[in-house]
Amino acid sequence: MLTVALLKENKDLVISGLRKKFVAQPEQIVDQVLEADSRRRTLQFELDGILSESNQKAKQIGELMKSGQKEAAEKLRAETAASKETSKALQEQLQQAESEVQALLVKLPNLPHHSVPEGRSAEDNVVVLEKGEKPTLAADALPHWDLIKKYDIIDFELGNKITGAGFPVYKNKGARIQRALIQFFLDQAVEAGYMEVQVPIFVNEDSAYGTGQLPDKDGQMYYATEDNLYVIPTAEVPITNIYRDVILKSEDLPIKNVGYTPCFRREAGSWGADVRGLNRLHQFDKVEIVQIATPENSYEVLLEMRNHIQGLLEQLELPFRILHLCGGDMSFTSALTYDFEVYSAAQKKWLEVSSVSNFESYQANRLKLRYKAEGKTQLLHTLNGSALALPRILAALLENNQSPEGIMIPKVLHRYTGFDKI
RNA sequence: AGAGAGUUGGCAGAGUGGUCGAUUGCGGCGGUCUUGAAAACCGUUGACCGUGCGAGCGGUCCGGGGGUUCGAAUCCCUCACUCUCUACCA
Repeated sequence: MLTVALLKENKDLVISGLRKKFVAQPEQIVDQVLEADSRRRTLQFELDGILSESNQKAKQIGELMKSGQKEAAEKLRAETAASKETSKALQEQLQQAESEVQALLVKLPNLPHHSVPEGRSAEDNVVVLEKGEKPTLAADALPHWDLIKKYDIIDFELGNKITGAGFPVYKNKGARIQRALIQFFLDQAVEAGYMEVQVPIFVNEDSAYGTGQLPDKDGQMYYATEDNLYVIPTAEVPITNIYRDVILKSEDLPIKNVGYTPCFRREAGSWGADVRGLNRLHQFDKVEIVQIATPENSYEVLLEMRNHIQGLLEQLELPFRILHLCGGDMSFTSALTYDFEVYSAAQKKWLEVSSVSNFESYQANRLKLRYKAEGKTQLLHTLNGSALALPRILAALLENNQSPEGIMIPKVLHRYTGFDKI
């Protein structure tokens, strides 16, 4: 969430940033926020005065009662009735103004970093790096949805039977390569200094709100009505919420956490084209890296995370490219996002396998995640990235590495899989 | 799931209607002493909102929300969570 102070002090900057993210009528919304906020301040000022008076009187009544001056106390008590009504009314108005500000702010996305390219859709994203060789496959090469049948390693029909579409069953070497990838990703992150955490995959409303899934992505998450819990769409939610309502010390920074979780997405509305096989699932596995950094070095940290992810793809010997997302294609909460895509040779398609973002203080403001510096408490910056999401990695590995002898497993995974081909 | 007991500052733990943002201890920070350290002693130690150039001043916060009262950490309602016993279970 953006801060009112930012809207007030850098109004033009905010408006042009919102425009870059294609927010409709940004100046109108900003003005509404500022109006509601100034109303809020006036009300607060009035209310404080009245409360101060009432506090004084209550004290006096107490003293008079104690010293036995009942009549004087009664007289004073009668006087309080009026101010009580006024303060109650003011309190309601104040609350109203506060929630107005809140409701408006919550609907504003984060501002894009100045380097973010202009553009409305994926076509406007800028390729910042392309690396690795696209394999030339035999004429009879199969897409992964055929390969998994041929080698009987992932069973969608079985998933349909047990749960429904988008919940596959991994079998045999399919299950084992999943486990190998998770283990490999976790080990790499731990080696890079991330602390491993294992977190709940159900979160409460406060947590879903804290990282910005609510109210923006309501309806995209599975929701357990009976207990009012959301099933996580990414480990970002529980991991980042570890630090909700926390004031960190400078020496604790940066915080580096990594966690593996299954992720659940309803993908309402997006079912249709481009969703065959492993390309889009309701449940998938992902290793997520999260960092919390000071505003001064969060962009350095973002690059460090980008390099970490790049290292994983290089070790897996997959051709990939990095995109600098344009304003229109970025997520609601992000200030700068790099997407990683791997090339899946049989589909002849780039598949998104990771997204690494700096949220600056947008999440931190909602989370009330702060630190003390030079005696002042101020908001931190949060960052996260997939390192990595499994299904599309697996799709690319299967397609790119198919051969008459079987599917060759990248060397780096052998010690995890215990086999070198499928 | 049933019965009962709880939730207070970084932690422990007092406080059952008035001067309580809250006794005290620990921890943290600063200082005295010391070659240095420990011990001892002294001081200090929350967040948020408003207002002011500023020192400051005012307001809110004792799990969340609501209520009673001139006045609530303290009484009432409600929700969440924790603990104990019973039941169940990996």
